[in-house]
Amino acid sequence: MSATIRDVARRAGVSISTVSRALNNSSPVAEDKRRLIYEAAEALGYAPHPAARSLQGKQTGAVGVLLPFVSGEFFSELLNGLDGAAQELGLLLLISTSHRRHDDFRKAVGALDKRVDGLVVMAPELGAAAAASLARPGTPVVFVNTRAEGVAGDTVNFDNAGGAAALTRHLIGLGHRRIAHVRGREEAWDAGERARGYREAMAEAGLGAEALEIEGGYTREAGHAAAQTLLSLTPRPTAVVAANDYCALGVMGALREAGLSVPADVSVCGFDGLTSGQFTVPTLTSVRVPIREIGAQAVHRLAEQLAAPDGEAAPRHEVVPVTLVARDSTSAPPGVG
Amino acid sequence: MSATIRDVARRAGVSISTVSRALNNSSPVAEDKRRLIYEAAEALGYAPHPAARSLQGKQTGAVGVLLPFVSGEFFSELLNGLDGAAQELGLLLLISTSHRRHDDFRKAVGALDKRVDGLVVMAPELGAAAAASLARPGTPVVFVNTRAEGVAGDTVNFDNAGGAAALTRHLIGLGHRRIAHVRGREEAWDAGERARGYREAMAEAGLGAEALEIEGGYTREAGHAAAQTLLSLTPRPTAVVAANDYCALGVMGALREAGLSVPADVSVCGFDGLTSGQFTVPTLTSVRVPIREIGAQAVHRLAEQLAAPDGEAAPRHEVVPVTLVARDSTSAPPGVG
DNA sequence: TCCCCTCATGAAAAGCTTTTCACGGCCTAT
DNA sequence: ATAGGCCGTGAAAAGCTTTTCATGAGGGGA
Repeated sequence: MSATIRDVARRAGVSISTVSRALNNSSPVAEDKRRLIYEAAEALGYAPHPAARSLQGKQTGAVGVLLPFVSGEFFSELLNGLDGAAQELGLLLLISTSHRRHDDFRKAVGALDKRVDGLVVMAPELGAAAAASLARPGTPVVFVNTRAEGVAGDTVNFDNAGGAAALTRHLIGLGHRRIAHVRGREEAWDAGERARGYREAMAEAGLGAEALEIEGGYTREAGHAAAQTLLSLTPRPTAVVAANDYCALGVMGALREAGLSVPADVSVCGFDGLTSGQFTVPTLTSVRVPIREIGAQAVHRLAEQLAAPDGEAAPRHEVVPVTLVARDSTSAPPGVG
Repeated sequence: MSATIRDVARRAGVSISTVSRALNNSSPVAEDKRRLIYEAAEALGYAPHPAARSLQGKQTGAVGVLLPFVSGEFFSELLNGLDGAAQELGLLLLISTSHRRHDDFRKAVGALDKRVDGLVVMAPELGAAAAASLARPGTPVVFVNTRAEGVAGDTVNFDNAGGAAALTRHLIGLGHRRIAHVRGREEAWDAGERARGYREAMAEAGLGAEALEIEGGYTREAGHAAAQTLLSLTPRPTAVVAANDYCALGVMGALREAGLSVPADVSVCGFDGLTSGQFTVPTLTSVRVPIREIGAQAVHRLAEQLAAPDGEAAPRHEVVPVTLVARDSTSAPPGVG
């Protein structure tokens, strides 16, 4: 059995109230007793029981993280950011994944209830409005890459539309006109934003009529499948803006299998700017998203909310800029330059 | 404020003891009251306060996960396995990473103390003996990919040595004799095992004198750097067993930059069998490790320990087999076949 | 010199659950 | 018919902390 506050009190010859006060600095304690108490606590290896503390109404010292799924680099980077910030702030991370459907999500929120001081939620497919209705009112929440207008809770998003637009403009600048977009799932807000950015950039260049969206997804398999549709088109697009890097990899694989060369025959670009993209052949043009920083930022935001004097500060909505990284998978279209 | 057991008791017209008994099935309750209690609990949306429960001495319903770091597919797969099993069993996952050094690890264990019912620990660099000394005695632990002889706690490892040996034999079978091994960090137990497997396979084929180990690591960068050493050798090895898939990718990149072709000039193989390996050019020969299953298995093992009647069952040490996956990055050496 | 105020401290309550203990009622067996 | 046993139930304790309330002593001002 580990030591309790009673043991410390007994050893230091004071009451438990005094021990609590000394250890938490919650009200002044005579210097000599304070030293005695610290020594006793040290000697006994005393650490307050987290359950007792949180039962009493104090904070739990943990934050819940809800993710739709976990796969690949994107999430390991995000987790790195979350965990780094959490350790920095002395918080624990309670992670629950695979929540795409409403009821799964609700169940997960229920399981986390009273165990965490706040939530970091990434739920592009559910949307913040729905998500917010699930958390008990008053629970501090930070949404990541999730639409969250009119919701009590901060958001840390990145510029999905702007990134897709930048990629599209990059391709247009290289001389492409028939540019297709393999988009992410219909339900996902971020995928919709990227599609919007693509459309806007096309329209802005007077290519609105050329715009072509193909249903795809965020996985290599989805990209591979979508590329089949792409290959069946005449005239074939000369460039593809893929939903994300993994999708782009799938597209490139399918093109290669079809005997086409990237970028000589078709230019391909991704989204997210994963490290992988530097090591593919050809290296992948993409949009770098500072995923790790976003994760860290989300936790810091949550910590600010927790520290705030309960009065609800206005929710802060942050949009992190992304940067175009032009690499070898994009070039001028065949027959140009 | 959410409902407490008192509210349920009041509403159902019984005492809190009876409510607790009915809801936990801990002792028989008259059928009519039971129904009343369930209805009241449902109506009030009652859920027992986890802190009160765990304070009382009951379980916390959470498991702690300690990882050395988080990067890439390996960890997202592991996390998938852990989380899937945890949800299946109604457990929560408390995750803490970046623990390579002893004191970091100890601090993390301390932070998790009393918050979790058990630990899943992956600490190939620390070793179980050290790790075990840190957890309070009696804490159920399952070690993953960690040496854990003579330690109270199950282990779920995979066959590091066997996998490396299989890869080496595969290369020998193709006709290679000068086979190098870019090994993982000295401190890491799993890297040592892989090196051992490599050495044994070489010795077994009478090639002990040819064995050549180069210090590397588990990252692309480490592989890239190690390849420089490799390239400076005369005669140059015709094949490389890399520490893992990422390392292999780094090696391949460096070889390509040096104007060499894989596998025509040099054969390269990895370890882990990540999905990425199917999409590289050339596709990567590797050893498939069922990472997700290992994660799930670890949680299940932990759950078994938690359910066990406290009397310590003998620790179970499991070694999951791995399977060679021969793809395009390995072929006969130049000048043969 | 006396009173009031402040400051440090201890006792006790609150927070919520599970579990032990005690008790009354009913059934069964002698 | 009565005693013993079992079953369902309520009261109360335990688990550990923080915080409020009360109290005592000491110091400063009138």
